[in-house]
Amino acid sequence: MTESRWLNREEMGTWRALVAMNNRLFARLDEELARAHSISLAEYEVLVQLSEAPGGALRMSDLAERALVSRSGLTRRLDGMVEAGLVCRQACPSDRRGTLAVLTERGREALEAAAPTHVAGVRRHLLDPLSPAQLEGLGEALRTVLARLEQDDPGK
Amino acid sequence: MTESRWLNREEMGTWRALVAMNNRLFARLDEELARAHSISLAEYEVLVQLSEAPGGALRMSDLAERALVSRSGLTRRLDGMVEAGLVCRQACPSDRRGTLAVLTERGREALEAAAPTHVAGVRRHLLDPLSPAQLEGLGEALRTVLARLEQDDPGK
DNA sequence: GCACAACTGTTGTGCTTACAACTATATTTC
DNA sequence: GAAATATAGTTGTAAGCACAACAGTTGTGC
Repeated sequence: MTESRWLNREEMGTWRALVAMNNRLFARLDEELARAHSISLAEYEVLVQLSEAPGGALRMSDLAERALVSRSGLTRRLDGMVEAGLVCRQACPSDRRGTLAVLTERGREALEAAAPTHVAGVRRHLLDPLSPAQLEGLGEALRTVLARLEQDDPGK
Repeated sequence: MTESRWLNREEMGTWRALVAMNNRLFARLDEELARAHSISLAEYEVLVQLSEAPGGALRMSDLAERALVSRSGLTRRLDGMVEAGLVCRQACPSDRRGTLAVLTERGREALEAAAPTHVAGVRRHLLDPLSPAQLEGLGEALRTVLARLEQDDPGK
């Protein structure tokens, strides 16, 4: 850090494009989901993670990690989803400290209803504008950067 | 949306890598800036925008747009930065409705002190892990997606 | 030149999130 | 097997943000 090379025009542009693209992309996807199905992108992610888990159930900590949210954040997020009937809490049979978040029938229906909207949004805003080569390059770059980030900070 | 093609493994992987990479990258950069210089990435962005403006000053609405934050959000963000002495507010001479956010000497020093940390973080976590070809591809893809997003929603 | 619309920045309010503290339970250590 | 330690989930609290409403100012149409 004592000797820091400045960002050139290309590098600065890439960084700013990342920031701006993120801002717009996630705002757009969230808005489309909220408008069409009255759920947030964050809630949608919870539904997806649960639907992919055996029995549609996950421990709170496990779900928090997969949904990229803090445990306390997940507690609050789930509160709303329980009230909406999308999920329910169950005592964990093998660990009495634990709580299972469980997808309800209504939650599964909500996911199946919302998924096409979400997928269409990801396609329209992210995948479709890119050529196959660009898309492959993007995926490769994202995975490379992510791998390095996870390697540098394995703790979380 | 009536006929929605599902995401294949590659597409799903790219989407999830984007989400995960974002989460980690911005958290990391924010944390490094907070630890080393006691400012947030959001505050840093305000300093950068002001430093690039003539006279180190911008109208609130203009600054909000550049910093990708709502006008009310910027009002609150600036409150803290004024209290920290990084910026000050001045009446706009040409429009009595307006307020100028102005970079102070202390703010410019803070920016110059923090910039190496930020640049080093962007390099280490985003740019360095990529080959020149990957980096060029990433930049191209990001700009393409961003351009489409802005085209679809020119209002903002 | 006056009524009306548009714009500027701030404020009230509510939502979402994270951190730290807390209770309850599980695991480890000796 | 008892004490110390670790873990699970929730809660208090605070920070950050957006939307809507507001007062003050500017622009427009006639």
